[in-house]
Amino acid sequence: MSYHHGDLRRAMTTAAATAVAEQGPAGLSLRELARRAGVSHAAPAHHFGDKAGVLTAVAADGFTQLAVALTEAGDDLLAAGLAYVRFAVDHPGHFAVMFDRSLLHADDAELRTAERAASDALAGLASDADAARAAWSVAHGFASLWLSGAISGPDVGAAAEPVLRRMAATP
Amino acid sequence: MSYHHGDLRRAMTTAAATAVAEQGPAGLSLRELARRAGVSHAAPAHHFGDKAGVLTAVAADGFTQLAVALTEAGDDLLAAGLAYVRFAVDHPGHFAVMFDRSLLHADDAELRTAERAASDALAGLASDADAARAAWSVAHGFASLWLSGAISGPDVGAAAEPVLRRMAATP
DNA sequence: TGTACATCAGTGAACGCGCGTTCACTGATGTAC
DNA sequence: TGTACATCAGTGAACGCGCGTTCACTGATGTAC
Repeated sequence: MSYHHGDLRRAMTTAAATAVAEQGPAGLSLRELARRAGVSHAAPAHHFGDKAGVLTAVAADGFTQLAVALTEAGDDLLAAGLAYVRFAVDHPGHFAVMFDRSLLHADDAELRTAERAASDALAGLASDADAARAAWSVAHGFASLWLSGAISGPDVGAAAEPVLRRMAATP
Repeated sequence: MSYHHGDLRRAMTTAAATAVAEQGPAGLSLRELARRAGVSHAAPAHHFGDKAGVLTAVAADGFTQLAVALTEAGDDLLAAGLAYVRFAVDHPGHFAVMFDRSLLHADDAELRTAERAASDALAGLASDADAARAAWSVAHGFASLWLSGAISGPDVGAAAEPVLRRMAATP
């Protein structure tokens, strides 16, 4: 590996997401992150300023990916709900960080843009605001409960589908 | 204040819940907790062993209170949903800790008993497992999104009611 | 009623550790001439 | 094509700090006699 890593920023957000998924946001230190990314202990601060800076970048990545996943579901509310749950389960590190403002620089421009993209994708799915909130709540709640172990089973999709269907079916 | 506090254990769980509500579980240290409770820095460890021990006690308190709130709602699913959301919003410190197993001693006897009580109260509300999961998911999701600031408004109850109603109405 | 003693909740000094931050530095890359 | 220089990503030693843990202790309470 050369002196200049080349894509260290990405390497560090990836390492951060993994670390958060394993130990929660509490456990993450800049020095541990540096160790995971195989880089000097001062490098993360050099790129991101502080821990909130790292997690803000992770959250922004997360919202961007979530927006893509929701958009791909078209206007099928059930498919979008399943995509939401699957995103959370497949990217637990991102998900853990995205909705915890106390960990983030909430006014970061990149983060706000990504949030907006996800929020627009979500709003486009339902006819009125309460329907959108209801769909969002079930998907978000199911994903959270699944990730915490409060709801479990052999397959997320199979467990989520009948639950989400109850909401998608409601006019 | 005498040498023996008398109810220091309760004073510390209360202080812990407040601290978690303010700064998240990540920010809590045993020493800070001791400062908040007005007690020597070694006292929390004396009572609880470690940080997870403190948070386990907080979570157990939370599940017990949640079970009471749900039971009081009788078999009215909408009322139970509103009670769930209100519990989360009124006790954000407890709520933040209750569903994060990485922070807790998951096999603590007191915790398991309290979890069981809440889980029983919840299961008693709905006719089948998927209906219970759906109701739980909406309430949990709405509460989480409200607490994170992703959904906001002048009044939680007014915002939650139409959302929860969509689920309660579904057969 | 009084004395002696066991118990245990809470203290406070001391420790070693991982942390974030600072700062002078190194060396790879790109650009000007 | 070759040389000089600016830039900036990343380094590594040093620092002070808050943390959890240990441990000998203090003093309030309850009980035995």
